[in-house]
Amino acid sequence: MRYWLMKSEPSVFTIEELEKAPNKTVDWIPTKGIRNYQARNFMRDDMSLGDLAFFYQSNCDTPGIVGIMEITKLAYPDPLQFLKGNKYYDPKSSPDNPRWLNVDITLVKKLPLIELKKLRNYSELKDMMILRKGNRLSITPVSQKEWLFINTIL
DNA sequence: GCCAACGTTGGC
DNA sequence: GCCAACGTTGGC
Repeated sequence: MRYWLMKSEPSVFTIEELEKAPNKTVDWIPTKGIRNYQARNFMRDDMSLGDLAFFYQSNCDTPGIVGIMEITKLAYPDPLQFLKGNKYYDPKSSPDNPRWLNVDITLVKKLPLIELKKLRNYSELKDMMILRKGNRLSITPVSQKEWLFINTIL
Protein backbone atom coordinates (compact mmCIF):
# COMPACT_ATOMS: atom_id res chain seq x y z
CA MET A 1 0.00 0.00 0.00
CA ARG A 2 1.26 3.42 -0.98
CA TYR A 3 0.56 7.00 -0.08
CA TRP A 4 0.16 10.00 -2.35
CA LEU A 5 -0.41 13.71 -2.46
CA MET A 6 -2.73 15.06 -5.15
CA LYS A 7 -3.15 18.74 -5.96
CA SER A 8 -6.24 20.63 -6.88
CA GLU A 9 -6.74 24.33 -7.37
CA PRO A 10 -9.77 25.49 -5.40
CA SER A 11 -10.86 27.58 -8.40
CA VAL A 12 -11.17 24.29 -10.31
CA PHE A 13 -12.27 21.75 -7.70
CA THR A 14 -12.63 21.97 -3.93
CA ILE A 15 -12.88 19.38 -1.21
CA GLU A 16 -16.37 20.68 -0.47
CA GLU A 17 -17.38 19.71 -3.99
CA LEU A 18 -15.89 16.29 -3.43
CA GLU A 19 -17.86 15.96 -0.22
CA LYS A 20 -21.09 16.65 -2.09
CA ALA A 21 -20.37 14.24 -4.95
CA PRO A 22 -22.34 10.99 -5.12
CA ASN A 23 -20.65 8.50 -2.79
CA LYS A 24 -18.07 11.24 -2.23
CA THR A 25 -16.38 9.83 -5.32
CA VAL A 26 -15.12 11.52 -8.48
CA ASP A 27 -12.71 11.02 -11.32
CA TRP A 28 -9.66 13.11 -10.53
CA ILE A 29 -10.23 15.98 -11.31
CA PRO A 30 -13.70 16.35 -12.88
CA THR A 31 -13.48 18.35 -16.14
CA LYS A 32 -9.70 18.50 -15.95
CA GLY A 33 -7.42 15.98 -17.60
CA ILE A 34 -4.03 15.14 -16.16
CA ARG A 35 -1.57 15.88 -18.95
CA ASN A 36 1.78 15.09 -17.47
CA TYR A 37 3.69 11.91 -18.17
CA GLN A 38 5.20 11.52 -14.71
CA ALA A 39 1.80 11.86 -13.06
CA ARG A 40 0.30 9.46 -15.57
CA ASN A 41 3.01 6.91 -14.94
CA PHE A 42 2.42 7.07 -11.20
CA MET A 43 -1.26 6.33 -11.78
CA ARG A 44 -0.58 3.59 -14.29
CA ASP A 45 2.33 1.84 -12.61
CA ASP A 46 2.22 2.49 -8.90
CA MET A 47 -1.31 3.20 -7.71
CA SER A 48 -3.32 0.40 -6.16
CA LEU A 49 -6.87 0.19 -4.92
CA GLY A 50 -6.97 1.29 -1.31
CA ASP A 51 -3.96 3.56 -1.56
CA LEU A 52 -4.49 6.75 0.41
CA ALA A 53 -3.82 10.29 -0.77
CA PHE A 54 -3.76 13.73 0.74
CA PHE A 55 -6.02 16.27 -0.93
CA TYR A 56 -3.77 19.31 -1.39
CA GLN A 57 -5.10 22.70 -2.42
CA SER A 58 -2.69 24.72 -4.52
CA ASN A 59 -2.47 28.11 -6.22
CA CYS A 60 -4.62 29.84 -3.62
CA ASP A 61 -4.32 32.02 -0.51
CA THR A 62 -3.71 29.10 1.84
CA PRO A 63 -2.02 26.22 0.05
CA GLY A 64 -1.95 23.03 2.10
CA ILE A 65 -3.46 19.67 2.94
CA VAL A 66 -7.22 19.64 3.52
CA GLY A 67 -8.24 16.00 3.46
CA ILE A 68 -7.62 12.32 2.92
CA MET A 69 -8.85 10.32 -0.06
CA GLU A 70 -8.72 6.72 -1.14
CA ILE A 71 -8.03 5.39 -4.63
CA THR A 72 -11.23 3.55 -5.55
CA LYS A 73 -10.77 2.92 -9.27
CA LEU A 74 -7.55 1.99 -10.97
CA ALA A 75 -6.12 3.93 -13.89
CA TYR A 76 -8.40 4.00 -16.95
CA PRO A 77 -8.38 6.09 -20.15
CA ASP A 78 -9.41 9.69 -19.58
CA PRO A 79 -12.44 10.26 -21.84
CA LEU A 80 -11.64 13.95 -22.27
CA GLN A 81 -8.74 13.12 -24.58
CA PHE A 82 -11.21 11.83 -27.21
CA LEU A 83 -13.61 14.80 -27.14
CA LYS A 84 -12.92 17.04 -30.12
CA GLY A 85 -13.09 20.65 -29.08
CA ASN A 86 -12.49 19.88 -25.43
CA LYS A 87 -9.57 21.66 -23.86
CA TYR A 88 -8.03 18.29 -23.06
CA TYR A 89 -8.61 16.74 -26.47
CA ASP A 90 -5.47 15.07 -27.77
CA PRO A 91 -5.45 14.28 -31.50
CA LYS A 92 -2.44 12.03 -31.06
CA SER A 93 -4.28 9.72 -28.71
CA SER A 94 -6.67 6.99 -29.80
CA PRO A 95 -9.03 4.59 -27.99
CA ASP A 96 -6.78 1.73 -29.15
CA ASN A 97 -3.76 3.33 -27.62
CA PRO A 98 -4.86 5.93 -25.09
CA ARG A 99 -2.21 8.31 -23.94
CA TRP A 100 -3.84 9.80 -20.84
CA LEU A 101 -5.26 8.10 -17.79
CA ASN A 102 -7.26 8.96 -14.73
CA VAL A 103 -8.26 7.31 -11.47
CA ASP A 104 -11.32 7.61 -9.26
CA ILE A 105 -10.94 8.73 -5.69
CA THR A 106 -13.26 8.75 -2.69
CA LEU A 107 -13.17 11.17 0.19
CA VAL A 108 -12.17 9.47 3.43
CA LYS A 109 -12.32 12.57 5.59
CA LYS A 110 -11.77 16.27 5.59
CA LEU A 111 -8.94 17.56 7.74
CA PRO A 112 -8.38 20.90 9.37
CA LEU A 113 -6.11 22.79 6.98
CA ILE A 114 -2.43 21.97 7.38
CA GLU A 115 -0.79 24.88 5.66
CA LEU A 116 2.22 24.53 3.42
CA LYS A 117 3.92 27.02 5.73
CA LYS A 118 3.45 24.57 8.59
CA LEU A 119 4.68 21.57 6.64
CA ARG A 120 7.91 23.46 5.99
CA ASN A 121 8.60 23.63 9.73
CA TYR A 122 9.32 19.93 10.18
CA SER A 123 12.65 18.33 9.38
CA GLU A 124 10.76 15.01 9.16
CA LEU A 125 9.12 16.30 6.00
CA LYS A 126 12.06 18.01 4.33
CA ASP A 127 12.26 15.45 1.54
CA MET A 128 8.63 15.75 0.50
CA MET A 129 8.39 16.60 -3.19
CA ILE A 130 5.70 19.17 -2.50
CA LEU A 131 8.21 21.21 -0.50
CA ARG A 132 10.80 21.35 -3.24
CA LYS A 133 11.32 24.60 -5.01
CA GLY A 134 9.67 24.69 -8.37
CA ASN A 135 7.72 21.52 -7.78
CA ARG A 136 4.88 21.36 -10.28
CA LEU A 137 3.92 17.72 -10.34
CA SER A 138 0.23 17.26 -9.48
CA ILE A 139 0.60 13.72 -8.13
CA THR A 140 3.54 12.91 -5.90
CA PRO A 141 4.40 9.93 -3.71
CA VAL A 142 4.46 10.34 0.07
CA SER A 143 6.53 7.95 2.14
CA GLN A 144 4.91 5.95 4.91
CA LYS A 145 7.03 7.82 7.45
CA GLU A 146 5.87 11.16 6.09
CA TRP A 147 2.27 9.99 5.99
CA LEU A 148 2.30 8.80 9.58
CA PHE A 149 4.11 11.90 10.77
CA ILE A 150 1.61 14.25 9.16
CA ASN A 151 -1.17 12.31 10.85
CA THR A 152 0.41 13.13 14.20
CA ILE A 153 0.40 16.90 13.62
CA LEU A 154 -3.26 17.31 12.66
C1' DG B 1 0.42 40.20 -10.79
C1' DC B 2 5.25 38.69 -10.79
C1' DC B 3 8.49 35.53 -11.97
C1' DA B 4 11.34 31.31 -11.24
C1' DA B 5 11.13 26.66 -12.35
C1' DC B 6 9.89 23.22 -15.11
C1' DG B 7 7.85 20.23 -19.10
C1' DT B 8 6.92 20.10 -23.92
C1' DT B 9 7.44 21.26 -28.66
C1' DG B 10 9.56 21.65 -32.95
C1' DG B 11 13.20 23.37 -36.08
C1' DC B 12 17.51 22.09 -37.33
C1' DG C 1 19.29 14.32 -30.46
C1' DC C 2 20.05 19.11 -29.16
C1' DC C 3 18.26 23.14 -27.35
C1' DA C 4 15.77 27.61 -27.79
C1' DA C 5 11.27 29.09 -27.41
C1' DC C 6 7.14 28.73 -25.41
C1' DG C 7 3.34 27.67 -22.12
C1' DT C 8 2.08 26.44 -17.51
C1' DT C 9 2.42 26.08 -12.58
C1' DG C 10 2.18 27.89 -8.15
C1' DG C 11 4.24 30.30 -4.10
C1' DC C 12 4.73 34.73 -2.81
